[in-house]
Amino acid sequence: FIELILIMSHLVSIISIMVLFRYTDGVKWKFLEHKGPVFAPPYEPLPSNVKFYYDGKHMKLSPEAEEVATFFAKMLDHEYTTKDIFRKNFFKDWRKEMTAEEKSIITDLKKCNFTEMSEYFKAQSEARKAMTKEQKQKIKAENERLLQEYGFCIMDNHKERIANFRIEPPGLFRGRGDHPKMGMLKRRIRPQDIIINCSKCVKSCDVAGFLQNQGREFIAPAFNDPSCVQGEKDWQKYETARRLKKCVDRLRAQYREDWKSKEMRIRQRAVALYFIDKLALRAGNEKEEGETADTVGCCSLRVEHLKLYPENEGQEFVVEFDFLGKDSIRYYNRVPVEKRVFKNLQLFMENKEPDDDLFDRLNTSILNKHLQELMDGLTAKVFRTYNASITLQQQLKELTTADDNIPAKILSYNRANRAVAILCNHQRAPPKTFEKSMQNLQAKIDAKKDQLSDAKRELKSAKADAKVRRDEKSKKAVETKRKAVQRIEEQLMKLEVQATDREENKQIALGTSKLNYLDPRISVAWCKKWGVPIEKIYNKTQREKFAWAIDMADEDYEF
DNA sequence: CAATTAACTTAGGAGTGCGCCA
DNA sequence: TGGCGCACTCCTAAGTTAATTG
Repeated sequence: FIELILIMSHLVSIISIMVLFRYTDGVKWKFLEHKGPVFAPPYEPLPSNVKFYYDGKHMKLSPEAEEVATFFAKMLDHEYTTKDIFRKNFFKDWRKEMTAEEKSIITDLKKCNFTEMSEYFKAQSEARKAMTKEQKQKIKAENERLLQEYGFCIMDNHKERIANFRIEPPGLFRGRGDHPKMGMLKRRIRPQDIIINCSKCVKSCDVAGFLQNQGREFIAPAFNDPSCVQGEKDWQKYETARRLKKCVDRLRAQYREDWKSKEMRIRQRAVALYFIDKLALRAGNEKEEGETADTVGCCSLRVEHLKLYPENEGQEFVVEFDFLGKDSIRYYNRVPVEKRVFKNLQLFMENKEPDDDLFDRLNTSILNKHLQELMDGLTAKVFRTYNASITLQQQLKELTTADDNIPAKILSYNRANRAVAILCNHQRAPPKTFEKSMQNLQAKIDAKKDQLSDAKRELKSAKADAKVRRDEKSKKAVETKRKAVQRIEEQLMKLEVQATDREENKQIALGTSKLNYLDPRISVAWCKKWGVPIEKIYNKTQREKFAWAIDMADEDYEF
């Protein structure tokens, strides 16, 4: 069953090999070889003129302590280096890397002066930018060589790309949101830290397991599935969502019935499921306190995360959600719900403290077990996929106008995509240059408008001219001017569409839903139906990822 | 049944490199 | 031709799910 290949490399002392045989049940391959991960470049000590000062006095740090100090120095411009937790965590871990002497001297982070280091790194980055073309080429070529050597594996008889074959370089952990571990040291990973995880191994690799880094598993280089396998999985995901489509009415009827159940746990389950379905909330696993940022999903919602309004702005039974979800992105929404849901929520919240669980008789495992019974392969996240894809399809139907030109059709597509992103709460920070680039675009529009009125004036006079002269030449001139006007009108329209699109997209991230939630066949079909080139919707990487869909969907495809 | 954890999937932001425009 | 903004790629964090363990 198992074939083993060990490839030695001059760079690393151990080469990881993963050989698993799982052909029968979702088996992907039975022979695999790869060259192991690429380690972070070794630490280069600072030149002696770049100094560190403690309490105003120059101090030469040991290489170990110096390296960690540089991590902090590189972050000096970030606001989080001023945060107490960040500083506390950093200082604690930094001290662990110090010599006994350094430890005895350096006792207060406030007395540390990293500015020379910081300046040095800024200068370095400037220098990098100022490199000549040849130097840049050289670096690029070296990266390419590394990619060729380590970025691929042999899987059965095919050469396949590997994802993250580079080991994370050491640095300071910066979690998202209010993370209790921010500022902690992420150690450098050395070859001897690598433990090979394989089912059966030869000589040098006899231990199975994973090494730990910063409380979180370091995952040995994972392989990109061959694109056909990746596509297969993707396809399956959307097929499951389509099966949900077939029975979603039944499930909805079911959970509405369950709102009336005598059993509290059933009612909680049913209300949670309603939220997951209606609002595309995530499942919401419970998390260990103090280990991660305080974020929640559906099952882990707390009383403090919602407010109930029997009446609000003319609507009955309004629920206001306000909580931090994945990546500490705020979810804020005010939605009217059915009376039964509202009454249930009142009950769930009765006699509870703000930090008590809303669904105290429910967790993701209970919920998913229930879903599994309702439909094979159904889990909470299938609802997100289903609702995202069905929304795209509906919105495309609604928003696309047959005689719109291509840019207008693409605007419609983006708007449909946007509706999904809003549903899934995919947000982004407004780009730093947003205001400026908006102004620039507006200036372009104004210029184009001027150009248009000029062109119109010229057309008018050409017409007048032609009326008097009545010769071929002046007739032709009218035609030319007419075409010019038309062209400028189109250009103007394109710019205006662009402006609308960009404005509406200010705080919304479209990429996540496009990549992970939207059945690509919907988009492919839409492109085919309206003659929009697929390149306008998917870039090169995306076209590769969705090759399976581009191949198989025709214009009548229905999700 | 709860805790642990492997495996997989989804997420936003930083950095950069490339195309477009003046 | 050079500067600038934007799209894309990479990075790594942070979810979900299911299997295992005791």
